Amino acid sequence: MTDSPKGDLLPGTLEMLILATLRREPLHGYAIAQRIQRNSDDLLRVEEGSLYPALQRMLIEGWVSAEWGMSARNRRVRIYTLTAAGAKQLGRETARVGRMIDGIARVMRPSEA
Amino acid sequence: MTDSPKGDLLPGTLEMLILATLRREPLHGYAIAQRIQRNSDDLLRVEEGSLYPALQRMLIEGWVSAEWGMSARNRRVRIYTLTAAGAKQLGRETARVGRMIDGIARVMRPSEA
DNA sequence: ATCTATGCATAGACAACCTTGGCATTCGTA
DNA sequence: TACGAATGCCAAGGTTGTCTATGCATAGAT
Repeated sequence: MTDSPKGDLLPGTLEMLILATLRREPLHGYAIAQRIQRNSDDLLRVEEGSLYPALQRMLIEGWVSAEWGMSARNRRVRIYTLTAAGAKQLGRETARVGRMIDGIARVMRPSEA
Repeated sequence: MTDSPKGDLLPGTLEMLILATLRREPLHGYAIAQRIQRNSDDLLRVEEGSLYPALQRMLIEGWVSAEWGMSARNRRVRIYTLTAAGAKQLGRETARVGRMIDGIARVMRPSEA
């Protein structure tokens, strides 16, 4: 992957991004990372060493389920599906992060401070 | 302080918020935390155990300078001032966080995913 | 044959935040 | 005059979450 545009994430937003990415359709891990990178227009990038541990945590929490399958490229893949609990969690996290970003915006605007 | 509305921050944004808060005028630590909480309409809250270590780091980096003084309530306080390097850093951080929030928004919007 | 992309996953390092606790002073109030 | 609440600074330790580095394996292209 040579180099890449470089762009980590804001800690505390990864699981929300994964859940949001799984809203439309189940995806395997590798594809999730690519979607996030592509959908963010290369602004965000998810490292595999962050992605898979996050998926493990979310499996344990019951926010996603997983099953083995085959990718379009004929490779063995683990496909993750958003659960009802995961959808609920997505709502909570979206609200939480939204509040924080709202708060950040208020502190940052020049009229304040 | 009884209870409080509860609301931590998005990790990776604290120093930016402090720098932004010092744009207008020098402030002492305790006042910085209160400003952020008040200016964010109680959406954000800075714990003292996060604030002071952050100020130490920023002193070392040269983004703020500090001197002892007296508060309006006649108390011994350490007053922090934004340096030129700090202003530059504020610009960089603002851009970085802005990009990430932009990226998050793109991933989260229903048309994507 | 070898390289690149695809794909899953773990271990360890590291940064940054929070919790807890400690210390000291001022001011209001009972 | 004693006491609590608010103001103020700071350190130690734990937790969490990310990244880096590494390992393994296979498909497809050159």
